[in-house]
Amino acid sequence: MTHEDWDLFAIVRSCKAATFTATTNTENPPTMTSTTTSFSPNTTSCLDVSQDNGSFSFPNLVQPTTNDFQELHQLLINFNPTNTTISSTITSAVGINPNSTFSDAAGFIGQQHIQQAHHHHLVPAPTNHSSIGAPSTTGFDRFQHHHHHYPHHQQQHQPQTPEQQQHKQNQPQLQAPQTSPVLSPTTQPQTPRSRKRKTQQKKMVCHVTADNLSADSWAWRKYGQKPIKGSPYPRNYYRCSSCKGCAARKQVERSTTEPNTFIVTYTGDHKHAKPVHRNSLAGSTRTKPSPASLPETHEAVSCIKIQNACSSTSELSTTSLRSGTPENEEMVAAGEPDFLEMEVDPDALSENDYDLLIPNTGAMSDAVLLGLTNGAETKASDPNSDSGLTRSKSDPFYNPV
DNA sequence: CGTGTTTGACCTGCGC
DNA sequence: GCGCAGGTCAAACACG
Repeated sequence: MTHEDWDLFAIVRSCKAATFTATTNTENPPTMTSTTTSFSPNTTSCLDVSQDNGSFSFPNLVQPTTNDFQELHQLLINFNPTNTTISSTITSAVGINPNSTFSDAAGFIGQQHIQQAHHHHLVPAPTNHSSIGAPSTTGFDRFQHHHHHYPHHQQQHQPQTPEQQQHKQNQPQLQAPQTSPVLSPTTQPQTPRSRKRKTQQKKMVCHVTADNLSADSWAWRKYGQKPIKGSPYPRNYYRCSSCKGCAARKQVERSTTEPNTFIVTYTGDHKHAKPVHRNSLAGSTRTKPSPASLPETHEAVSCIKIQNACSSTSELSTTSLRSGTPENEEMVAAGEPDFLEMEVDPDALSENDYDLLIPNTGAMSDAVLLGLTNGAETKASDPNSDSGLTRSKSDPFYNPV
């Protein structure tokens, strides 16, 4: 078997979304229409397995009103000012469009309003946390929700079960400051790790193709990797690196049933807006890909902009816009349809149009991606090993990138 | 120097 | 109580 090197998932971390976008476009022509901001279901599906009141909300971004739908609509407009026609399906507003991959699923998707709207337009799949095991090629059928875990959903629907009622109790106010220990690192007790809490956290599970794996505009820093029993592939752990203390977590693992599909699980909540630009890329390009190892370098500049009244547009640094590699520039110049390309056009963006621009400065190379195809066999097969974290230098599959 | 990855060790919850 | 499995920490190291 091919040994998938999960270190490759390092790519997931930062907006190295560039790499896959081109590929994605090839396979799934982006619908650069009014639903540009949406995630096409072709490559990504998201499954909310929230089990708690934890929320992915971004209080600074979302201001609930009595008319959530209207608010959501406005949110969508803000999110993509270029839209001339807003899709009637909240799905697009929600930003669950796998074509654009799950780039915003890491945060945007978690917004309470989003989720709420989500429920209104998506048929909740039967509660089945193992749904990840049956991914489809379209991904749309995997677009499922565990609505019984949606605390916000209950705000429009009377709680049906004691469990739901309890959830509601746990979250008395939609707009209330995040009081969950998980979501409020600043107020979180010093009890550092509580697995129980972890399991009770709200989760957002997304299925993404390898192509879209890096389509995450949030900045993630890998902090661990563990082999998962029953799976030949290890699980990678990422935390938000945009803001210290951010409780957002991300887990990436390859689907055992569909090796080309990755299961990305988001937990916790970003307590900040998306970074204007990524932190230093130092260390992010450890790999020195040789041309031969890069048969398919689809790096491209893809940016995601969102409205944020509190951030500075001046931060839309040249770094953000000039971060494209020659490959990107070439691709963009050639009209390679990047699903977010239109949002990258600096001329098309007035300073008032957006406050956040997250460049997918694709430093990620396919060498890294390819590396992911090496060494899927990890210590996962060694239940006695507690070291867990994939291979070591002594491991025959060790493939430092 | 700042940021990111790697990875062995440690911690925690859970099932038996 | 014990062992397992998953999640996290943190030192070492790499990179720009």
